[in-house]
Amino acid sequence: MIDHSGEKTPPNINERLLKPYNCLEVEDRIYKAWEEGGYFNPDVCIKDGITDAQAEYFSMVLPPPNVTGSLHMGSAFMLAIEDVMVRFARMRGKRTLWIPGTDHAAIATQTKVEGIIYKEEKKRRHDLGRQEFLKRVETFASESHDTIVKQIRKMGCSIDWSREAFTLDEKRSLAVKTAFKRMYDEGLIYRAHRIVNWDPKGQTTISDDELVYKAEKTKLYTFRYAKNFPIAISTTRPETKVGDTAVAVHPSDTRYQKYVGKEYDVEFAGVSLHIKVVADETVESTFGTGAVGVTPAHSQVDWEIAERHHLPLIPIIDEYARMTVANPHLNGKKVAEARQIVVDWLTSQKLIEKEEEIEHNVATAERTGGMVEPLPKLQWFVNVNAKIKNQSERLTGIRKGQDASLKELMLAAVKSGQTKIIPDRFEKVYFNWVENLRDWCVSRQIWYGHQIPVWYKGTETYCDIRPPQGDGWTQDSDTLDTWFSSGLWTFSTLGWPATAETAVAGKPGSENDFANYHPTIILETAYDILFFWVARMILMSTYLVGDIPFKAVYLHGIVRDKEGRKISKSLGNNTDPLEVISKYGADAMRMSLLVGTGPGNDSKISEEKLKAYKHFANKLWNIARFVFSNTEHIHTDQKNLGPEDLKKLEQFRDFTKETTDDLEHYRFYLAAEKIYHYLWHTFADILIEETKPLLFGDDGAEKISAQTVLRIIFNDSLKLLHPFMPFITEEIWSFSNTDKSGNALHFLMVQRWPQ
RNA sequence: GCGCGCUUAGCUCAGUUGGUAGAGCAAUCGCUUUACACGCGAAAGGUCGGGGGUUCAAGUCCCUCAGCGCGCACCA
Repeated sequence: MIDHSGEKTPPNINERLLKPYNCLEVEDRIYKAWEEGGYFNPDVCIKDGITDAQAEYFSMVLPPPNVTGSLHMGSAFMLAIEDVMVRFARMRGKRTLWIPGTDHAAIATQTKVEGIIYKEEKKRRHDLGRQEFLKRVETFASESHDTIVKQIRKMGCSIDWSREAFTLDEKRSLAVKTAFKRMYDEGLIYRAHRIVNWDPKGQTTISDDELVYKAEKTKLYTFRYAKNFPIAISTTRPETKVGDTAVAVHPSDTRYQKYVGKEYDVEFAGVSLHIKVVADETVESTFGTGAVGVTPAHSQVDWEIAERHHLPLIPIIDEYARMTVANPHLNGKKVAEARQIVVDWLTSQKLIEKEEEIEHNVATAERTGGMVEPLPKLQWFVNVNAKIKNQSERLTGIRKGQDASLKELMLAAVKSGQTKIIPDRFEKVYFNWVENLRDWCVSRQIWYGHQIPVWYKGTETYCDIRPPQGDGWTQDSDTLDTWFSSGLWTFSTLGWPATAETAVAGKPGSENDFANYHPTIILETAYDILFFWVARMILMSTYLVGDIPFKAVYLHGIVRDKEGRKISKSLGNNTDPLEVISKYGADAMRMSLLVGTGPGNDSKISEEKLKAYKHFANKLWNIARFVFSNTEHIHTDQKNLGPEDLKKLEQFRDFTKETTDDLEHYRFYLAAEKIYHYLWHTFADILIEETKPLLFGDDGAEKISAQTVLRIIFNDSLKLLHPFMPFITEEIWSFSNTDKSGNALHFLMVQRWPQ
């Protein structure tokens, strides 16, 4: 089945091995053969008697790549690690399932397509309308999908394509709606007027985690609203002061105690303000003048102060980051212009007491790069602090019937050890994030994504999986944060909600996936999406299915360029994995990404490393040529081994154990290097060299023994190397394990891992 | 401000539980030796960031200092 050359004559081992190794031809041919063999699908493995139906399971979801274009080296790194895990598990006889899929990546994809349309047609999404715009996005997404899927195949991933999913397909939509309704009915999802992070460039809200803070030098102005105002305040944003309704000071600040509770009317930059002086614990008396101008409508902390002191709020900035104030000189101006106008006014009035350069962090939107404005808006939130009754017995940290918040569920999953994070230092990072988590704003004003399953008619609100009966209902136009749908990924890909309750464990077939493969064994992903994704999956899974989503999380680092910089489009330093593969082969690329790259550590790609493992592939090819041409009629029977060779075999068994142990403990980076080192510097340099005199000599028994040990060790070495370099090992394997017409008897990928 | 990571051969980096340092590339010398010049053999190269401690023994554990990087918070 491996040989698809179409020739009727059996291929002569030496003939094919005598040609140099052609990774491109071999890799494409082998992947095709694997797919036709069907063993990426555990059901087929069971059906063909390769895997025991009762065997322990290994399941993992592919972190769905965003359909925003193509894969980068980071994705290639991820795919390499994951395929090693999967192939190792499969060879150990486990029922092994790896589920592919892609992520619609709402904001990222929409932003990308908006950019393309604007560049090519000078049109914005509103010029096209929701329907036409979505059509464009879907076309783009589908093209990206095809590219990505092709890349995953090129990498050699042994993933079950028959179960491929998409975060925005019909089944996942049902999962999203079901999840939303459950949370809505239980009061965990609510709609409220709050200060949110508004991205004027992307015209949407974003969550706290989608903020990127950039350090910037800016001026800190110290001034009074008016000459007769008793307290001077400091701010970096004078333009927002036209929205102030209070000045806050620390309660124990003796300088200002006499003013607390007093109210003042002032004319500030052409706007009438009514300012109350309040005392609040959160004010730092050592910063600036120790007094804060409170702008409740445009600052999260000020909003909170305003709530505590029942202060009114005055919105003065709109969705386009323009001023909306009574003063016609300011009205309609962008915030930056408004700042200058206010500063000029302050200067002319001689109200400025101090101007100093300070460095502070400016919030920008992760995807669009735009400056984020805190604005008061009516949005949907997930309440992470509300207590709900835990219905499950499967959570170690929390009893059935016990009240727990989503936050507590998230903490318990990891604190109890039910879910382990590798490397464990990230557990601390995780706890810190969860403990400080605020309600999650899940509504977005973009068009691409899951529309919120809520309908309005007058003052009525309706939430369900299906639209309400009757006329006059309008669906909420917002869509959900993309991480809401990816948070469901570990079980939405296994059939939840349709079959979760009806699935039968032990019965093969995708309709029973939830019973057979959940919780997944491991989740492998980059550490930079620990909060975005890993934490959200734990939230969704513990709440919705009452179980952890995975038993372990393996976090890999970021692949950087030669200079150690993050890969980014603006730097133009992204290397296309397909280009690398066509130059060095997928096997060599996998090895160079894997060797020496431990969990949680960043790595660099280098031409030298790629070259080194391409050389290794060639070396292996030559080893195979030597072994096969010198052991042609050998049966691998241990009885033929003399005492010296038995000792060599024993040493190899020790090495096998060590490698197995490394892989079981996720030390892929070590295992890869060791097997490389073993094959080259022990097997080739020592074993082969030592046996050469015997192989070319006459002694029958010793010669047979030498031939036999070479063959046994080489065959098993191929198995050990297979997870790392699947293509070349499979190709070499096929030479020695073929039937009379040259077809491979069994794929190496389903051989049993050596003991 | 809090936390984390890194600092090992000229360069890029490994070093899993503490037992007198490894890889790739580069550089030196010698080999067209019948598996492989994408190779083979040989030699060379490191006070494992500084200081202190624990230990029979530390790159590996503890303390401390320095440089670089990252995350979180603050960001009036």
